[in-house]
Amino acid sequence: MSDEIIYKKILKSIVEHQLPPGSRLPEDKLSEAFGKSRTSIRKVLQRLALERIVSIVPNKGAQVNSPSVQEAQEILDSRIMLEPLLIPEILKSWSKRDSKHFRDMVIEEKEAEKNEDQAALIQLTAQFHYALAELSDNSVMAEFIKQLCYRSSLIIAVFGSRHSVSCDCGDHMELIDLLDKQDSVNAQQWMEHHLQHIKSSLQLGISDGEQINFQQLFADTESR
Amino acid sequence: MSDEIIYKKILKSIVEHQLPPGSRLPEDKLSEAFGKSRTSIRKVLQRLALERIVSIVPNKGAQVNSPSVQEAQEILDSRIMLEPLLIPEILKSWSKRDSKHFRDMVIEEKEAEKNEDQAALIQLTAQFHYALAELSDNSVMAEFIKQLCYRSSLIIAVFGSRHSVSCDCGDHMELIDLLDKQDSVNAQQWMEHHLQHIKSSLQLGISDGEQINFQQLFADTESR
DNA sequence: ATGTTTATGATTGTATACAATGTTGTTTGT
DNA sequence: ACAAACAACATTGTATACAATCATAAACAT
Repeated sequence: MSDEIIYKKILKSIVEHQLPPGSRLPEDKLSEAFGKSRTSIRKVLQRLALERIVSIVPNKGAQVNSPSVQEAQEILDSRIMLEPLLIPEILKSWSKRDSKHFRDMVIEEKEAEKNEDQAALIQLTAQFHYALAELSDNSVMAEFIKQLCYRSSLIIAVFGSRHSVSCDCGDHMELIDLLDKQDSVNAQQWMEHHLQHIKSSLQLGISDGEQINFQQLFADTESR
Repeated sequence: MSDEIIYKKILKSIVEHQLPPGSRLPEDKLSEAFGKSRTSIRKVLQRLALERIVSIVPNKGAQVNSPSVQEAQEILDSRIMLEPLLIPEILKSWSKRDSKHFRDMVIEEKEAEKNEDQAALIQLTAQFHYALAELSDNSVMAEFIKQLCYRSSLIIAVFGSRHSVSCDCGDHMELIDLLDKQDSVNAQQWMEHHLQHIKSSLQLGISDGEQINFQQLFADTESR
């Protein structure tokens, strides 16, 4: 099994919340699981670390990154800035064929939603966004958006409310309708609102695991 | 010497055109030069590859990436899209202190220009741009811009005209003046024009080594 | 001579051994 | 009983050995 495949498998498991944020990723366990040496695993983990999907603490190893509140905000803000910006580029080459392709994708989303297949749903909603970005003729931007989508999946895992996964996606079909009408302005607006909605649905008040204040948490205030 | 330092040294040499695009980067030579094992060097090279500063061809090794025409366009287009977008964010916290800091930086640029210190000039003009981006309160975007600046340095090495390095920078001081006046609109426009100017000063007509049309190149049209 | 095959050298790819580090659990002394 | 020191374990960091691969050059046959 090539490194690329191992990379994709681990990434998929993380994005689909099979390996939730905070999960430790010990080299020898993975090495055993994939039947490859630690060297190959290390390479994959280091790549994931550069992409901020996992975080590597020196001499302590890798774990699935659990984004801070600030990181979550920055990523969502970036997407709110960028994704609407790409709409005009996408419209330049928007075709019936694209329309069909994306409509099929949304149908898949709906099926996953119906079957309560969380993993597939998360994957598909992320894919919807970055596949759209890939239609722009700027692959540099598309790559960046793709990364932000993957990282967003971690954000949802940490800060998403119970049902946020299915709620968040809204109805991507509406966007396709606007794109079919070549309605750039409204499509941009739709995208911005959509992402803003996702951002506001996050429970960013909750502190993440890395900086829990135990003193405060267990302060004996007569309660118990 | 830590991996991080090795990374920075190699990156610096590349950005400053001491290692021009196409330069091979053999692991054992670097290993010898830095007094570390190939393992550490590999790690650094792989990081640089993910950042698209070097390209690794399987079983052939690493070399300094030489961007294609398309890559060059995409990167410049991305910068033209993004950097003006960050100006309003930057202005939110723009202070006298920042102003001073960036004015000093421009003075350094001018000195490097006067001394014909190409390496320093390239480094400083790139730094001007990404240091500005770092003033926005979005480090995710800032990181991305930083990468684009480094990659732009490769683009200049391949497609820049003889004197483009000193011409390209235009006069960054003008931007600072606009920022001091909190003139967001004109600062954005200045930035867009500035980057557009850099893009148009590139000789993107020159085909890169990978796709030279020999038929056309050696077409015997009586000339010679 | 030209084209194919074979050998050689240089370089990367992978696995593994050993050193270094951090954590946990136990012992020891007060 | 408590705190500090120590020992044992688990895990990562680094170097190195060997295998696999590619490019170049030489040898050979046509």
